[in-house]
Amino acid sequence: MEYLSKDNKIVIKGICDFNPRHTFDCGQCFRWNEEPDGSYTGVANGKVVNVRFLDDEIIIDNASEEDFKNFWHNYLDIERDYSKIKSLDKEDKFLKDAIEFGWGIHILNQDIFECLISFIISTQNQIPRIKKIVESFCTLFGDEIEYKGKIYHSFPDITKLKNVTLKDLEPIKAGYRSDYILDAVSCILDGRVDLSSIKNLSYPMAKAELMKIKGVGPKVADCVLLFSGGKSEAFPVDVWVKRTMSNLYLNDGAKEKEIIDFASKYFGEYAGFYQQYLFYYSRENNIKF
DNA sequence: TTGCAGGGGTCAA
DNA sequence: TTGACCCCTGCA
Repeated sequence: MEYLSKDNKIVIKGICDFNPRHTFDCGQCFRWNEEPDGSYTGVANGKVVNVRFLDDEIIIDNASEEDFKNFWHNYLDIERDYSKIKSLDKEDKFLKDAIEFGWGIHILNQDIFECLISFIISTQNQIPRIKKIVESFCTLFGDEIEYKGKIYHSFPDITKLKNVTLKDLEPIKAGYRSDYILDAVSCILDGRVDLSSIKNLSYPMAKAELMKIKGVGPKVADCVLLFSGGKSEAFPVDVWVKRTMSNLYLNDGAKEKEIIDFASKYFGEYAGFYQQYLFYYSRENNIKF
């Protein structure tokens, strides 16, 4: 990978497989928004950047070389060779179509606390509303960041939430999920759940650790592990994936465990990546079988 | 205008 | 295994 750094901008060259829309709108993250020119502006790690893909270059605006090396490089999963994942040796038309449709999806390496709270908010909820709730959460508790004359807000550090009550959370209108947010915060602050250990734990251990938190079931845990815990084998089963997997590979009443077991055998160590292609393809095309 | 179903699930009984 | 759950949106 070759890159250039100038005028607070990073230009990464020779990239053929990155698509901002598919990456930022495939449902793995909630704080990126499309600009009229097709680029995406988002907040992560307390910084606001704008990401654009042109020809074979990724252009990150408002990032220093330090920021890039220390954060964005890993966050955007720049180094991974996605062609290997895409060339799964299967005669599987639906999967091939899904992978082709979602070309250029990168699975981001997000902050685990942000990811956890975001996916707790995502339960029984729709993406536009999830984004709205996460945004007002950040507006309430995060720090202001200015970019191109506009004010953005960082995702709050957990220390800022130490004394937060249910009443404080009312304005974000998360409903019954507010209780879960508070449980997550207190579990982490008093050490019952150790987020910093997740990356080093095995996948089953890490999942069990996260599920100690109220409001974190198997689906939310798998999302957190896949999108911020470095567990590419995590296979989140939501209504879309359940429908798709049941109809394509199993049978109508297939249970979640059955689906996960099958996915692990069929897709292997990158099961979660294929989950994302299947989810995005089914949802975007409203394929309900 | 009002009413109702359902949404990238999870909890508790 | 099942109903309830906060709140919003889309659609009759």
